[in-house]
Amino acid sequence: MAKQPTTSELEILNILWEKECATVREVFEIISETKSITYTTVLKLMQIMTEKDLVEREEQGKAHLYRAKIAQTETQKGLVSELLEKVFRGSAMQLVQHLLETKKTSPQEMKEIRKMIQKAEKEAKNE
Amino acid sequence: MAKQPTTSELEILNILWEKECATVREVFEIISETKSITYTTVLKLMQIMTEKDLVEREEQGKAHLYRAKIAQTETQKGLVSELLEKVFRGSAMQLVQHLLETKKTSPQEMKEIRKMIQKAEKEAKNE
DNA sequence: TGACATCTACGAAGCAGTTCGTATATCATC
DNA sequence: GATGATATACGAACTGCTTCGTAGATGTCA
Repeated sequence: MAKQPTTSELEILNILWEKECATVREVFEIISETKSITYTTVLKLMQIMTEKDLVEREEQGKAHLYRAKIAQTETQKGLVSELLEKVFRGSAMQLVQHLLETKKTSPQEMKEIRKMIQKAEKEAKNE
Repeated sequence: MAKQPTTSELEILNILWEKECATVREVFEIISETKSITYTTVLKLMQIMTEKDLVEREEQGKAHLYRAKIAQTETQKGLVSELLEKVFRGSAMQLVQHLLETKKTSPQEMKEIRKMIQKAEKEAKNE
């Protein structure tokens, strides 16, 4: 399995996944709304991420345009299964249980989760 | 929120939670079944964990007896909500969805998860 | 009591992630 | 073409985690 991105990298990836592509300045603007950080720090992070092949960049004019190179879904799956193993030793049920207790999950959301599971159960039967 | 334990610390905590209490040697024996590591490394980790107040120790005779000082449930909850925020921006549904896709969740386990959610839904109604 | 096994204490190295300062390149525009 | 704003490149410091070697304390038993 591929190595998981760090916390800072994930923060940047989240922005890139949402915006499709972005310059360092754009990423910097968004992050600095919630966090004190300098422009060059974000730049350096994104340069390192380029080396690691987490993102790719296109050199258009002065500023480079960055794009995520790893898929959001795959990354999320990887992080979930890591947590599942490390913290719950593989017990998906325990994970969900804590999830429901932790967050004040809205009734609406709960309903959706239940539907999703019922759908998954049905599909499992038909295979 | 309290700082989350690191990966190595969690590995040790899992053992202490299961065994109630243990010496460094016992922890070392268990970890070294699956991983190449020296005795003093485990010792050092557990000493640091003592400083951090993650575990406490009782000095009985030569070897110290260690015990987890933080609760398993609380730690698990903390780690889940951290993941929920960082990776899914708070969407519990997305997390569960990836969970079901990632792991080949057994039909039995799926059924249990569904029951758990239905129970949670019922309880939410009665409040 | 002396030798040996086993324990704790502790310093230090190595590595990865994060942060920032400074140097240098590039572009627009006057 | 000089100036200023804005970009990238890069080195370096700092921190925290992990790992291990060595030194010294402690208990056991012949």
